[in-house]
Amino acid sequence: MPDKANSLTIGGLAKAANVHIETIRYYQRRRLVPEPERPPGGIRRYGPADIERLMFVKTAQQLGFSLVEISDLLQLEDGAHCQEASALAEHKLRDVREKIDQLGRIEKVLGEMVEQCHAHPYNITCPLIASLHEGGSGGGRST
Amino acid sequence: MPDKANSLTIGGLAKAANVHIETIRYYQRRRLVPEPERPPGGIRRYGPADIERLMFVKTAQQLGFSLVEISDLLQLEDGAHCQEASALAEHKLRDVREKIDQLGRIEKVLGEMVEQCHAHPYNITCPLIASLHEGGSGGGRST
DNA sequence: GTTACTTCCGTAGTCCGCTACGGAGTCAAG
DNA sequence: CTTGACTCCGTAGCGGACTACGGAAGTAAC
Repeated sequence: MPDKANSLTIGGLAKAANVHIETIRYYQRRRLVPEPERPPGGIRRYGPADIERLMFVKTAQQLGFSLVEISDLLQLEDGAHCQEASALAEHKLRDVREKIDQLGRIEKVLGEMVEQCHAHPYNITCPLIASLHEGGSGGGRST
Repeated sequence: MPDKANSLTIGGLAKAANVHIETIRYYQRRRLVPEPERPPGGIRRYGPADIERLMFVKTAQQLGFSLVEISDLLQLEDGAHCQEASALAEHKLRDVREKIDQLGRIEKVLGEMVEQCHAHPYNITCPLIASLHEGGSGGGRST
């Protein structure tokens, strides 16, 4: 069903996904991405699905997931038994929501700071640290 | 103005912030957290502000920031000149918003998956990879 | 003042995630 | 069928973020 035209060599794949060839091999060893059969003569070919998968790994990494966690996530993509899968998904969902929440706080404070700076360009400070633990998920303390 | 009662030794600080003592020292060496004066006789003391700062570093890390980036963010907290600060803040703001966006996509798909699993507990797959690059922030491809 | 626990500090080791290297095999162009 | 670019594969090295270790000095409790 996927792999319309697996025509890329590993070098082409690397360029397309904007990663190092060696990184691809490394991911293959770690089973994060599949290693296609090596045909009789000898060179593996890759397709669009492989590009996507690589880019997913990279993105997830930037979001603070380790390669192990990413491999968990990819198991969901790959289809696992529903019970384990949903337990895992629920767990990851909590992680993700917490990250979003924290990032939201940081965003708010950074945004305010930028505004303030534009409003009156003197020295100011940015209560970033405090942002991460004021009450629930939206509100504002008496500040 | 801050540091109401700097009464913790490094060990207490470590416990309070839930990090390793050695990690604190490491952060001190990297100037991520301040290293208080060592008083005449000899042992440094820490207070609430230090706990917060450490916890900020840990959280930011889980959000995918490197220690270098975190040190940037902390410069904002510490107060810098408005011009540089706001440029940096705007840049980080973009980063943060992108992260939120991507996490939002992942959240959506994970959420749907969990639902599906509850609805009919068979094997299913989870189009996680695709989630990261479908148009704006809501749409859906024809697949 | 002795004992037991910390702190201090420098240096060395570990784990993760790559990245580099070297040599043999493959393939396409001329 | 040679040449040059690329692939394959194993192993080694590197940078980031810790973590462990060891000895000297501080400090608290008896």
